[in-house]
Amino acid sequence: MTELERIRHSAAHILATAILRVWPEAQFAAGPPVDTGFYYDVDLPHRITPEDFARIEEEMKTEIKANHPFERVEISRSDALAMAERGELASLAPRDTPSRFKLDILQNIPEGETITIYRNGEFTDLCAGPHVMRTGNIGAFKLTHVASAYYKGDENNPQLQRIYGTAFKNKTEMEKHFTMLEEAKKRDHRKIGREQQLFHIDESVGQGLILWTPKGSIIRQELQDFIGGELRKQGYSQVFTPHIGRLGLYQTSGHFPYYAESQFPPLIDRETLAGLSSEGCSCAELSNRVTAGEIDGYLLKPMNCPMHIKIFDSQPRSYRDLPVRLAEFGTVYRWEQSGELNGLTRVRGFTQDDAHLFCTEEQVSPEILGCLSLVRTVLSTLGMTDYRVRVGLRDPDSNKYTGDPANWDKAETACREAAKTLDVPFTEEPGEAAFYGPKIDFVVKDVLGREWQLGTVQVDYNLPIRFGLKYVGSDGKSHVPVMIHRAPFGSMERFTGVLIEHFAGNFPLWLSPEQVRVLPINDDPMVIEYCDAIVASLRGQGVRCERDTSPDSVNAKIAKAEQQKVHTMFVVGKRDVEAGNVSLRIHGKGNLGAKNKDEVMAEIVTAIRTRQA
RNA sequence: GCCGACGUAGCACAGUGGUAGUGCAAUCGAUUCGUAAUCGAUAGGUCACGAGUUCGAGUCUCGUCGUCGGCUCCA
Repeated sequence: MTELERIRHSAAHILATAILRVWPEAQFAAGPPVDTGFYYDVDLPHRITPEDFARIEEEMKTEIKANHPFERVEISRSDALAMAERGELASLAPRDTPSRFKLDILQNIPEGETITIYRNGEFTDLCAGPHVMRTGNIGAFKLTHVASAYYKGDENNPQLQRIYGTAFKNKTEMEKHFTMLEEAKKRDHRKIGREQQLFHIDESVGQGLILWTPKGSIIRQELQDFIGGELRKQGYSQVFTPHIGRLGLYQTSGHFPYYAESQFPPLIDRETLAGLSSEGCSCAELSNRVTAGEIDGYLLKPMNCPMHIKIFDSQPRSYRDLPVRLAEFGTVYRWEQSGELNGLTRVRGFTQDDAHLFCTEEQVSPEILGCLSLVRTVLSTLGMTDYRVRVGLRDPDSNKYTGDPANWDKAETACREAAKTLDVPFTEEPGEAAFYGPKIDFVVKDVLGREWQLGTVQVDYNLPIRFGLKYVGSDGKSHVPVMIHRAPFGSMERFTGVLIEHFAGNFPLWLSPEQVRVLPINDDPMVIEYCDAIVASLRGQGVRCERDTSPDSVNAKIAKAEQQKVHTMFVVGKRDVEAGNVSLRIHGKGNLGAKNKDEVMAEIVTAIRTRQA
């Protein structure tokens, strides 16, 4: 534990001390340090609100001022259990009711492990430690918000109140933290998305359904063109598939009814519905019969793989054809829980930059490497270096994974070996695999520190078997191909959301919705004519360019262009016209002075074509 | 989905039971300017939606929808 973590963990104990002074009946569960501070989970009939914070913080200050030492005591299991029974753990004094969460935690500590309690002042808690020496070592703290959490993270357990706070060595450090947080919030893609009119979510359209406005659509289109070019280099074939497919397809793949609760409900045709209704079929019956496969219907596609599988399977394949790489910007729909929806990063309809590679077993490793190199090209072009790599493996204790364990072993080994070739540290995480296979994920954090999975590469021995895919090998016999699912962006929505925050809305030239704005200093016909010629020339070369036609002052025109984060500005007055120049200004870099207009335009065209950062 | 907070003009916000407000944006008019906001005027609202309490509700109560923060989930 780092010093900061010790401070925060100790602050959690002081928080509990303070809460108990006000509400002695409080029952505490867990109170660890976290990335940005600490929390303590508490069960209490009184609902703690931010209005209570001042009072709790007062009590915390008193405890810190008292400068009690944190005292570590090793005790026997039986003594600990007895203390918990008397309500003495996470408490100031013995109580009528046992410390029930502490009792539960104690019972789950393996035999033979040392059990310790920590004391500060009157407060005693079951705790492995470590802590700071004295309560006075906490230089600065603040309660931040209150939320709720299920006990042990299990939604079948009761919900506890989770009080969040943060603590630092001193006030200066804490103020720095809050300033940084304020700055981070300014980059929030939801805020920038509205300010820059990049996208819109309209409640009459539906939760989690994105309307891409013109400016956001430009960014998305540029990203698609970028990746499309890379795919051609790597020998992919573009395909298009519909947004809905018959239920049977997803029954074969295993997505229905297994994932029914995270899908939009099936579409049943009108005649079937009318027939069932005249038979007096209830909704529950209908649902059961659809699930049982007795009634056919269509599903809004939750993923693209089954359709790509059918394209692969639409003709006989030889080992000479492999690998077959089918790519599509495929839009899928998932019924995410309403509380999970978030701007562009968690939505109900999204477009994956999807592809499925069908290959022989020998081709798996090189193909995974090809996919990984694509992801890295994408991330490095965009200057995104702050990500982590996660190898998702099956959870040995779960039965949600389908297929032969031997194949799982092969697939997991392939992923692990491929991840090693990235010169980036990665973590192996059991339980993070897809139900059909292990995967390599690229994960980034948003401005609020929440992690989002972007690029992913998944190895799948199972769906080809479920769909009975085959190819003729060099031995003349039939073989089952292996499938690789991969999406370097993950989804256009989430990636764009993360990208907005990455650039704080200041996109590089090639991605900028408005690349160049020409600002005439006055409306002298000579100046306007010159400006219009520049606009026409740039547009002719595919540059997104506008002339400011407002009657505003030059200063106002510049201010507006800067606020709208227009990448490049040409300020043009009589002096420029006479010299064949433009006064170049780049967003965030200020006035760069007069330059020859043809040279500047040529530089811009090149910078766009080479996707210069 | 669960717990909590919130929902007032395009945006940011004020309005603690008694006539719906401010700034920016918008529109109109004037201004023609050399690197971050020229001046003036006008317009814009079923205070999310629905019910209730009250002589009277943006304000209090309940329900619905939505947003935000967590939790759970994320093929």
